This record gives sequence, C-alpha cells and structure tokens, in this order.
Amino acid sequence: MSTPNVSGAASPPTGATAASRVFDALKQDLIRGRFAAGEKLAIGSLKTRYQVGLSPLREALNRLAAYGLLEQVNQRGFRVPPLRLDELDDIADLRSQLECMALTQAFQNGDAEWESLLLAAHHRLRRADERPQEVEEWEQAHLRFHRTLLAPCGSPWLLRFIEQLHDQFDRYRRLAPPNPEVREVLDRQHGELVQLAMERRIEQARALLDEHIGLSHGVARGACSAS
Amino acid sequence: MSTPNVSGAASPPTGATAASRVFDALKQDLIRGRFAAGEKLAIGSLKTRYQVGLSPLREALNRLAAYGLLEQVNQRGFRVPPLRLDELDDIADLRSQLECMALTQAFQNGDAEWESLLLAAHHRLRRADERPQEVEEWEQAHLRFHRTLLAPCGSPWLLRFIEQLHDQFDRYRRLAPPNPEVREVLDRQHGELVQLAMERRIEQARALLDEHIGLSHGVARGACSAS
DNA sequence: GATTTCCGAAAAATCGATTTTTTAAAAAAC
DNA sequence: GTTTTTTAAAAAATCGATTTTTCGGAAATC
Repeated sequence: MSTPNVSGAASPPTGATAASRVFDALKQDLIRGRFAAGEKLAIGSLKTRYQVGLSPLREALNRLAAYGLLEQVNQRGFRVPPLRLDELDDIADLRSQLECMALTQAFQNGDAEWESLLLAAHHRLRRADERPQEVEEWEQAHLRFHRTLLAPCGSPWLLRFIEQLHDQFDRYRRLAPPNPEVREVLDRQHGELVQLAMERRIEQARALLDEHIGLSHGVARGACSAS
Repeated sequence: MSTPNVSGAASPPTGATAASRVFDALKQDLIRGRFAAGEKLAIGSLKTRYQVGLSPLREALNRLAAYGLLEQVNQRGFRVPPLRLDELDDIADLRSQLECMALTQAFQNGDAEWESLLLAAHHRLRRADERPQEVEEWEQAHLRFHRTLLAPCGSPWLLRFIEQLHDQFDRYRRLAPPNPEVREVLDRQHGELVQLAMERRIEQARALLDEHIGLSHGVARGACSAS
C-alpha cells in the first residue's frame, strides 16, 4: 500500500499540477453546491478564485465537462448543470441497479481483510455521526464507507460509473434541506449493511441497499423546484 | 428534430472549435487503433498531425483522459492505455449487463416510430454488409444500429455509460484479427434482434444480445497478447 | 411600433513564448 | 564495477498577449 492519503477526496499524491489542483477544488465546489445550478461560469473570476492562469483552468473545466459535472457549449463556455427532477430520478435508479450489482460481486469476492476494512470504515462513520457540526468529516467518512462496501466487486469500470453517479447524486442531496428523521434511519442502515455483509446475506443486503438509496433519493428530491 | 447529422461520429453541428475538432479526430484515431497500445503521445507531433496549437490540443487530451480513452500522469503527459485481457473481460461483461437492462426498458418504451427507425437502421447495416471494402461505412451503420436499438430506454445516464463502454470495446475489437465465420453469425443476429424487438420477446432478445456481445467479445480477445 | 442592422464591449478560444519538471547520459565518488 | 551526482536536452505545464466569436444596446429601416 502506498502513502495513505489523509486529505479529502480522490487524490494526486505526487506532483500535483495546477490543472489537477483546480480540477479537484472545482469538483468539490460543484458537488458541495458552491455554485448556483444553471449558473454560467465566468472564467475570469475563476482565475482569481483559484489563483491559476487560463491554461490549467481551462484544462480542468474540460475534464469536468467530460466527467459530467459541467455543461460545455462550443463558443459560449461552461455552465453548471441545472437541477432536474427527472435527471435525479435517472441517477438514483441507475445507482441502485449498479450498486446492487457491485454488492453481489463484492459479497462473493470479499475476504476477511475486506470485512475488517468495512468494520473500520463503519466505525469512522459512526464517530463522524457524533459530530454533526463537522459536515465535511462526515461526508468523507460516508463516501469511504460506501466505497469500501463495494470495493472488492472486481469490476473497475462498474466502480468508476458508480463513483460518477455518486458524485452526481451528492450534488442534489447536499443541496436538499436536511431531514433528521430520515437521516437517522439512513445511519442505522449503514450498520445493518455491515451486519448483512458479514453474514453474506446477499438478498437482504440488496433490498436494504436499494431502500437506502431510495430513502436518500427522496431527501435529495428536495433540491429540485420543478421538473 | 434538428438537422440530421450525416457525418461519422457524435457531432458538433454548430461552431466547432479547434479543441472539439481535435477531440473528435483523436477519439476516432484511438478507437481505430491508429496509435500503438501503451504508446506515449508526443504532444509536439500531435500538433503537426492535427494542425492545431498547444491549447486546444491539450484541452482535447484532457477530455479524452477524463473519458477513459487516454491515461494521464501528472508531470509526464498522456499515453494510450495498454490492451489488457482482464480489462476487456470487464468491459464486455459490464456491457452485456447494461445493454440488457437498457434493452428491457427500450422494449417497454419503444413505439411504432422506434420500430421503423430500427428497421431503417438495420436496412442500412445490411447494405453496408454487402460492401466489405467500406469498413468505416459499416462501422458507422453498426454503431447506429446498436444505438437505435437501445435509444428509447429512457435513461440518459445508462446510454452514456453504454456508449462509453462501446467505445472502449471497439478499440479492442477493431485491433483483433477478423473472423469471417463469427462475423456471419453476428450479422445474422442483428436481423434476429430486430425480429424479437418487433414482437417484444424480451427474454429471448436479452439472451440473444448477451450471446451477441459474448461472441464479439471472443473475437476482440484476439487483440490481447498476454493478460 | 416592431424588426433588422450595425457597432463596441465582453467573453471565449487560440497562439507563441517562458518556466518548470523530467529524463537520460556523462562524470564523479565509493 | 557499481552507485551516486551532475548536467544538458527534452518534454510538460503555465503564462501573457492576440485573435475570434458572442452578446447587448443604439441606430436605422420597414
């Protein structure tokens, strides 16, 4: 295992270029809803905001557009995708399907090492649950928990798509008004998922994961005004 | 419906920028295997090859890396991904799964308009079958047939991922030695898929599509030396 | 009064040059 | 003889300036 990465998201441990740093920062800001949905991005002000020149900034914007976190129109720059209810439904439904696929494979491939990593990830998530003021801590622990759950599925492309959908989904979820009651249920489900994983009860786990995403989907829908 | 697009791949009808033109050209060249697998791309020679400056070229390379047709390492540029048997297997298996999902939805949503578009796409594909020397014509008709088949599935994100996997898959398939016997079977299966689509025989269609991709997968494996 | 045409400002895209980093070979040290 | 250090060339990344295109309002036309 290489140098563990303490920082936030997916990470460039060595030789971060300006372009990759802006990419990471901008990606986080987009997912965290720091820009208004549908907003046109003024490249000039982004230059100031992220303290970089045009070239690395434009490279980052191009990557994000290819990834689906920005919309690019040929001679008129970049804009933040609008929040659309039908798109959220698409994202959530597909996420359920793909994550259930991955979960099945993960249950087959996961070994004792995986079980202990999952327990550890769950523990950190519970710790983060206790400090509701540290939102980003919780977000990171939550993301890692779900990653760990599916990690041994054996399909890099499936994991890639799931990650992409998760990023899309989170943009909606983080913009939606919080719902403490649902949140409590969601938190409990994480523990139940761990339990089912240990016992490899795939059918129940699939049903629970589907319900988990469905509940979160319901909350995330609050981010949309009209469809 | 806007202006139909006669040209090759996915298309920028209005105001093509240098960056988007290089992106399209480079993407095709990568899928067509015009670069050696694993090859390091020399940006200087790409500038000459595509007749553009650094900025639009680098923007195109960044998009392609985000899309998965190039590998990017931070201070050492871009390289063509190597051909790996295990990755091809991953791509093909996931493609089968996702396309079968989409097919089911397409059968439910597809209307008479879809049926006629599918018949038309199949007709063009058969015409292209007759002229084996016009490879690119056939490739285009083939891509469009499969797109048309799944188009009404109703999930933009699912279609997006399928398209992406299809591009990945084709890079292997087009590099593999052709197999006329299998090719004949594959051609026949296109007609059978149309027939099953008309009659909405979903289970048989899913089995056939799965077999179709599986057969093509077998051929594509010929592109890999070792795993 | 409504539509079209024509500017000028603003923004996007591109270019050419500069800076930074890597690479590989030669020299030095062990 | 091997390893380390140095250094020059090559490549990647970035910057600043220029060119091209879009956008919005004023003037002209219908």
